[in-house]
Amino acid sequence: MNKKFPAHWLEEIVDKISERNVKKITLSTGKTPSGHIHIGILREILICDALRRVFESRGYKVDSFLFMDDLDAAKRFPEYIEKDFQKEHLGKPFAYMPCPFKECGCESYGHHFGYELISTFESFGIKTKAIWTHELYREKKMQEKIKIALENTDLIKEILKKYIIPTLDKNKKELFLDMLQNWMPVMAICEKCSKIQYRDNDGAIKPNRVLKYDEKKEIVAYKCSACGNYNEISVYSGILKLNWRVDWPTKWALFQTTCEPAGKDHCVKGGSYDTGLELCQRVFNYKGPVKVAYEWLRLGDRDMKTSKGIVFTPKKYLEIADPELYRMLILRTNPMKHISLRIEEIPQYYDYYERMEDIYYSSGKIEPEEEQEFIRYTYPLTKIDEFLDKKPKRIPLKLLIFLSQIQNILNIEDSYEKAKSVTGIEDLEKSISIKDFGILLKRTKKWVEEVKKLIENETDSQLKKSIMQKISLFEIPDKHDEDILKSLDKNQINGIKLLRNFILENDAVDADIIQNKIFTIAKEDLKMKPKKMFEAIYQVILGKKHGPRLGSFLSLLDKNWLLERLNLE
RNA sequence: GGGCUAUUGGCGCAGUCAGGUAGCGCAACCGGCUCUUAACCGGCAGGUCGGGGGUUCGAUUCCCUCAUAGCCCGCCA
Repeated sequence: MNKKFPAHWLEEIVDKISERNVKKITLSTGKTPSGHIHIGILREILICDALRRVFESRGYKVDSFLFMDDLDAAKRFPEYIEKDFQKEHLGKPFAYMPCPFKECGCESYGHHFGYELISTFESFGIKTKAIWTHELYREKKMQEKIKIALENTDLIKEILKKYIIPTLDKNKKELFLDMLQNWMPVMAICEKCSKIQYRDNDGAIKPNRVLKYDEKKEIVAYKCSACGNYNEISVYSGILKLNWRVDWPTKWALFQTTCEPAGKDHCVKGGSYDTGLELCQRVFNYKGPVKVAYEWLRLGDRDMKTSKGIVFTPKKYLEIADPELYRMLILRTNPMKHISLRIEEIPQYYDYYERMEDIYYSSGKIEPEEEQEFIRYTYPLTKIDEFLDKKPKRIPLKLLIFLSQIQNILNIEDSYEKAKSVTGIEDLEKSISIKDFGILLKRTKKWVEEVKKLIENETDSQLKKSIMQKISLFEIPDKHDEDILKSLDKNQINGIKLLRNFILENDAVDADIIQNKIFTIAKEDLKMKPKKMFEAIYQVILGKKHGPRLGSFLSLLDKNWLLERLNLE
């Protein structure tokens, strides 16, 4: 008998989780809010969200958490943060410094950027609960774990050595062993200056590591490496923080995490995921989560780097494209593969998505069986809201691109009517309200602007050309350009006059009829080359010699506006 | 040094895990709508699937090896 292979890579993870035979599934993800959080993080969050949906549909109770690690120290800041602010707050946890934008008035730096991400979840159809690390560390249950870690310092050291030493060369190995001598897994946030670490003049980072631990009194001593403050404080003081490699498994144990995806940097041999799992098992007596490694998401051909200002946030994405497309992009791609998010390829994503819908809603078996199964599995997971019995009605993206570029001369209501007549969807209101349509147009317009920027910044002329060929870009200037009008010859001006009269005399004008009329005017009435006639019309409307196919273009424009524009008197 | 991924027509990518006639989009080319065009439509063409070896009746797919590119292993996911 043939073994049944899963239709989708997600199902392999599902199997691993199911094998654990637990009643309640806990999924988690984490991120440090050190600046604008870019869209790459949604890869792990969406993998979890898809898992959540699968397990919920099978009757499991599922908890999904996002740990917002705002107790991590600021080692450096992104360039868009003011220098004075950087100087003042370097070394503090992100929860302990104010919002860097004065007018904003939110409660902390960490909150500002963390919330920027969290606020997009609803639009992406993500259901997860944010847990702010600074709040978690104030809870007794977390503080109990800190105690356990302190009591197991030697065991923790042993495990860290086991994993980390093989990855180090001789020099680094000595430094590492030296560092471990007086090492403890806990750091303190200074009561005086709020810093948790200090960057020395030589660039070395010195954390406020706990110096000693009195198990009976449950007290630790620390000395702030930034301001020199020394104190002995309770394990329950709420200003202690576990070292990163220990912090992670502690959360796993505390929340009994069943599965947590992690970027490939953490998943490398000897990395924090491996040490975390063993720490979790031996120190906290919990098996640890199912490990899911994933590759970076890149923006075009570049890595997104907060420090280099290549930041593309989920919020920004929502301004220009459909969140379902993003879910699709993540969920169709095996987690270990690179994804290059290309703004200019959004029409292709759109095409693929429509194809998915076609296959999902078709009963026939035209496609290979595997592909059908894959799509039947994936498509519902990409939806933001519940999905329909019938294939949803869509306005072709090309039409939206077109309409979005003539918004300065055609209002929303008329655009809506045009869309209705062009697509032939009579009951458009049922699936896309005029309000939704407005949102679609606005989003498309933003996208068009982004693509224009991309083209401007592209230095490779070949690439530039190929992007331009894919997308019909134009702009309708508010007024005639006087120089252009002067450049037109008598024939061209007469031609436009004749065309204008034709439009004036005919009520509803069909795209093909207009197209034909232009040729007739040029060839028969005026004995000129049609090309000259076309150019003249483009010049008057767009200020350029080229543009979209004229018949359909003119028929989409508002008649009164067109008559006014063609009036050269 | 260790690891991950990629290499498929001009360009961007599917397909590879589960071996059995190589796909999509764009571009190109030809044609249609009395019409050079970019909301169109139809058609045609284009690839020894990075190189080499192996397994197999059969390999883009599995194994080995080499090459090239990108990334990770310093708290950027």
